[in-house]
This record gives sequence, structure tokens and C-alpha cells, in this order.
Amino acid sequence: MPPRSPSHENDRDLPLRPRDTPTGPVSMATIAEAAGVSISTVSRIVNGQIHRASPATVARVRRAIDALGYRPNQIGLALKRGRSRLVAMLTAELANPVMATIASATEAALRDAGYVMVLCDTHDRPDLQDEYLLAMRAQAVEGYVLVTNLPSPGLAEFVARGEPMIFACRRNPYAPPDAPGAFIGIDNTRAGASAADYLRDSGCSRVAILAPAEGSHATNERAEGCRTRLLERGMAADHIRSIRAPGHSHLEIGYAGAGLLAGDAPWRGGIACVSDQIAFGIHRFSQEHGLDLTTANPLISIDGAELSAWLAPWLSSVQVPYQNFGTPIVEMLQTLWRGSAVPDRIIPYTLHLATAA
Amino acid sequence: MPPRSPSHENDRDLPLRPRDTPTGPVSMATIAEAAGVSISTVSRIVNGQIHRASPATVARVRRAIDALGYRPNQIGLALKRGRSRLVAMLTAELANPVMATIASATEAALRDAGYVMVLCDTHDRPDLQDEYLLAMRAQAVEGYVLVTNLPSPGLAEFVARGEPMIFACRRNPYAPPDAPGAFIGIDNTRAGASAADYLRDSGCSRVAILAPAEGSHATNERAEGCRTRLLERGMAADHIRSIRAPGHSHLEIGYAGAGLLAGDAPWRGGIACVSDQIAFGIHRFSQEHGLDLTTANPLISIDGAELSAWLAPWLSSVQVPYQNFGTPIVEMLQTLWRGSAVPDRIIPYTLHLATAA
DNA sequence: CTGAAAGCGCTTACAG
DNA sequence: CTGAAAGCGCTTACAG
Repeated sequence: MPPRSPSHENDRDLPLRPRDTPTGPVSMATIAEAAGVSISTVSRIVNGQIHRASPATVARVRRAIDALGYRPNQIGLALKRGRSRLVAMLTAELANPVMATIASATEAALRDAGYVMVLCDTHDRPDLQDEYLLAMRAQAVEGYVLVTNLPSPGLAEFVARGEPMIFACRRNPYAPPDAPGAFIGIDNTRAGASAADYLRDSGCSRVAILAPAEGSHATNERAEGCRTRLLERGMAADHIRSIRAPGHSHLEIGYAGAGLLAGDAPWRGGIACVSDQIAFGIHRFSQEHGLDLTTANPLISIDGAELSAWLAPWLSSVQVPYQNFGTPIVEMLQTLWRGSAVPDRIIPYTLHLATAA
Repeated sequence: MPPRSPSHENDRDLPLRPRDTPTGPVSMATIAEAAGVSISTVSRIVNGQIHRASPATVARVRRAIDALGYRPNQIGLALKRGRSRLVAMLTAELANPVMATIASATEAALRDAGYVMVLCDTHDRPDLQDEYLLAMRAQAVEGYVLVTNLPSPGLAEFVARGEPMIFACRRNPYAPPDAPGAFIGIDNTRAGASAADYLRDSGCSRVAILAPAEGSHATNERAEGCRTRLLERGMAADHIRSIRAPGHSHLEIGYAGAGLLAGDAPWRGGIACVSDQIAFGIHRFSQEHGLDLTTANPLISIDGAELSAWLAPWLSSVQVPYQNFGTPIVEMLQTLWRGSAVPDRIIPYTLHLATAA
């Protein structure tokens, strides 16, 4: 750093961050020394207790802060407070666009609230989920947003200890019955029913419902909600074909399901998919085999990724506004921090209609 | 906690984590007291210096650790070391599948290396980028992975200070010329050339190149690489149509570009898109207007998201293995930490061919 | 083989 | 209006 006037009065003229040689991060002690006051005084001023110092002192300290580019070290703060300004997000699979959207929205909302998001991808492995929970506690994170709900000893313990956790899309597997579950998501049963209504209203007299063989609570509810509504609306049980296809990803499940659906004869009727990706899988199978499963039949999926409008105009969907989940998630966390119970938050969805002729 | 035998000898029989009442996280002091030794001794054993304690002591401490479920508090550690085990990832737009893939891959590689990833979405705003850089420094993160490269005062300062930063896909705008840039990505110029080769080999005698009006360095290189190769391969300059379309997202850019392309007469010739999303935009425009831009013309894009194989079989692409970026990114970071310069890492790509007839 | 002490960067009563 | 001191959970010479 070039030599400069010893007078603090000149600090005002310095650019915001004048260091052009690498220096370590500036600590409160540095500021205290530069301003000729104690660390306590700097701390108070940094924390807005300006009425507890003379205006001259406040000005001097502030000038030093600006001149040296001071930012409070969050580690020191966290150690003192016993918690960081970190919130952990655990996703089952970040590569899934639904999860990426939720992560992105949550990150933005947390930033607005002054928090920083740590991202953990469990790859749907219970051991990794537990490893992350423990690692995050060791980081003194202040809360957890879970888009994963595998039963695991660690999760059970965290729930039992009352750690501040929000469950997005997937419910707390250890929630006591009838207790608020801190869940945010859609009513999956109703979403399934809406899919059924759409197909029924489109004039379908038979419907195939495609879901994963090893479904989660959410996908099972969607499939069951659809089936129940179809029955309610007078469809004969043997006109409802439930296909539970195997596979790792929903894309593969859709592909395999399409094989089952088209096995005997070309399917004529409505198709309900519990997720977008399953519909995409059906589409690929259909194209590869010269079929028209997705273009000749009324088709609806649940999730409604924005990309569908661009690449899959043949697809109608129950559209879930995942991009808006961030704000309510943070609100729910803040409620937990205040010590209150957090009721489930059921998000309304909309219906997106296929645009293709 | 139920009363239990005061003898430590029984700890061996306790389940891994026997606390069923909420207790604060266990500190080293707790372990020291439980094992009847000093904190120093616990610290040494936790850190593997077991030859510096008697076997009996080691056993006693380990038993206490297991019984109480102790994990070192990372905040205390970080304060002592001056750095956390955190690495910051800054993305320009997490909702973009390319960025989500890189984030996911980096997260996994960091975890394997014992680090935790903090995710920051700059939304392509220079002010947010700077805000995050400063916030991350205040968290004492040990390194930065940037998938954003907006010129900003903060970024300039970080580069000048030699902070450990990796630039993925987007180059360091402040890198001194001829210096290693700690960049990882493909050779964009060559990728553009490969796109040109594909179209030329497909027999195209004219080609439209679609790129954003306000292109980044990367998209400009791709477009220019394509154009140059077409000229090299004997295509007349007036058979190459460069379309630089306006828009916020690449989807919109593709849509707008398709409008320009189809403005006068239906386009007959090859189409090169500097990104997948631009191709998707063209597809939507084409479908909505009853055209066959994407199905009747040889079409290639750069990026090659996996989803294309499912939803856009008409699309060929230069496929970039973003899902494999994690390991090299962490290796590069580790090289920086060792104090060495990090040469650019140019990742090879493959060609994915359209499957549709 | 083991422990007391200092210190990392903060905050917060407490004393003056 | 201001500062010295204790303490958050660690590590690391240093002394014994």
C-alpha cells in the first residue's frame, strides 16, 4: 500500500477498497486500531448501537470500515452465537429440474433474508442423507430444507430433537400423526384428481395411469387420486389401466411404461403421468417405435416444467409453481425459529393445456 | 436420558447415539470430561495423533466419542485455522440445466474431497456477484468456483488478490494475457467448427448460425468458429446467414431468431445453434407457425443436454460432458491451494447425432 | 504420555 | 461514552 497521510481525516477521500496488495481479511481489531478505539466500541457500531458512542467516534470508525473494506467475519460471529447464518438444503437429486428449481428459488429467498444456502445432494442414499445431516449440524447451520425423505436413523434423530426442518414436496416420514408437518407442496391426491378430470372432460372413456413401480408417497397419492376420481366420475374399473413401471429415473419409467402400454395393441385413450419426465419417456418410446401414443391421445402429467411448452406442446399438465416455493419456505423456517409449530402449506396449482393440434 | 451406569466401561454397549432428549451439540469439553482427560488430549486423538496417548486413554476417549455422538464443531475449527471447509459456487443462473449439472457434479466431487458447497446464484447481476464474493470471504470459504464472469469491481479485486478461483465455462475477464486462467470448459471455437463440419458433411450448401445479440465470449466464439470453418470448407460468405437475435433467455432468442429466419421464405439449409436452448426456441416457433424448420433441416446445437435425446430427437449436438466437470474442478482447486498455477483445462466433447428420420 | 495456556474474531454483561 | 475481560470450540507449541 502506498504511504498515506497519518491523519484519519483523509480517509474520507480514499476509494472504497484501496488495498492493491493482497492482505488478509480485515478484522475488528484492525479497525479498532485504525480508529483508535477498543474492539468493543467497533462491535457496537457495527451492530448499529450508534447511540452508545459519540458521533465523532462513530464517524471515525465508519471511515476506517469503509477505507479498509471491513466485513464482519462470520466465523467469529457464529462461534459466539452458536449458530452460523447458514441454511442447509438437501435434495434427493439436483439434476432433476424440479429440485433445481426449488433450490434456486430457496437460495434467492434465503439471500434476501440474509442467509446463505449450503447445498447437499443425497443422490437418494440414506447413508449420504445422514452424513450430510451430521455434517451440517457440525457447521452449525440454523435450519434444514429437505427435498428428500428417506427413512434413516439420522433423520429420525433430527426430527426427535426438533431441529428446524422444512419438508418440500416429500413429507416428513417421522412426523407424529395429526401434528403439523412443516410440509410445503401441492395436494397430490387432488392433483391426480385434476388430471383425471382433464382426461374425462376430454372425452376419454378409458385411461392409463403411469407411475413408478417403487413409488414415493407423492407419486402414489397422485396415481391413487387420479384413479379414485375416474371411478367417481363413472369410469368402469376395467377401463382404468394402472401401469407401474420399473426404472431408475422417471424418464426410464415412462419409456418402460410405454412399452407395457403399447405391448398388445396401440393404446387409444387418455394417459395420466404422475410426472413430466414419465411423459417424456413415453414420448421417446413412441417416436422410436413409430407410434403416436403422445400425439394421438389426450395426455397429462403432473409438475409442468416450463420447458414442456417449448419441447412438448402435445403435453398438458398440472403445473406446480416450484419457482415460487422459496419465499414460503423461508417464512416457514422463520416461524420455526420463533418456536412456533408450522402447519403444512398446500400450494395451489394451475392447469396448463397442450397447444398442439 | 435414562440413568445409566456411571462406569465408562459400559459405554461400549450403548447404541451409537443414545440421546433421546434434545441436547445441544456435544463439544470437545464434554468428551474430555466424560473420558476424564484434558481437551488437548481429546483434540490429539480426534486428529489421529494416537501415538501421543496411551492405548487406554485412546480407547476411553473413543468410547466417549461414540457414546455421545461427538462431531468436531466446524466453526471452532474454522476460526482456529482461518478457513472453513466451505467452497463457494457462483452460478449465473441455476435454473439453466447446464449450470445445475455443473453444480451437481461439483457438489459431489467436493463432498468426496471433504468439502461442503455453498451455492450462490448471481442472476447475472454484477452487484449480486460482488455481494456474494464478499459474503463468501466473510464465511472464510477456501475457494470459489465461478460459472459467471461479469466484469465487476469485486471480481477484479479477488483476481488481483490471487484468491483461489476456478472459472467454469466462462473465462476470467481479468486474467493477465498469456497467464494460466484456471479455466475449465470446451474449446468453443473448435466446437463451432465441429458444428460446421456436421452441417457441411450433411450436404448443406447454406447455413444459418443463430446466436444471442448480446453474446458472451463463449457464444461469440462458437458462432465465429462455425462461420470460419464454413468459409474454410468453401462455403460462399453469402450462403452463411448470421442471425443474432435479441431476448433474455436462449429459449426466447431461438424463438425470435426463428422468426427472422422464416421471415421471407421457409428456410432450406443447415441450422447451427450456439446452445441447445436456442434450438428449442426455434422448434417452438416452427411448431406454432406450422413450419418444419427443425424437422426438415439438418440442425445442430452446442451443449447436448441429456433431455434432448428424449424430447428433441430431431436435434444433433456437440455434447459437452458437464456431469464430469466436478472432479477436474476440485483437482484444479487443490492445485491452487498448493500454490501452483493452474493451466486451462480443455474438455473434449463428442458428437451426438439426431435419431429421428 | 498429558495438560495449562494462548489465540483465532466476535459479543456482551460489567465496571468505570 | 468507553474499555477490559470472559467465553464460544477448537489447535498447537510448550512445559512437565
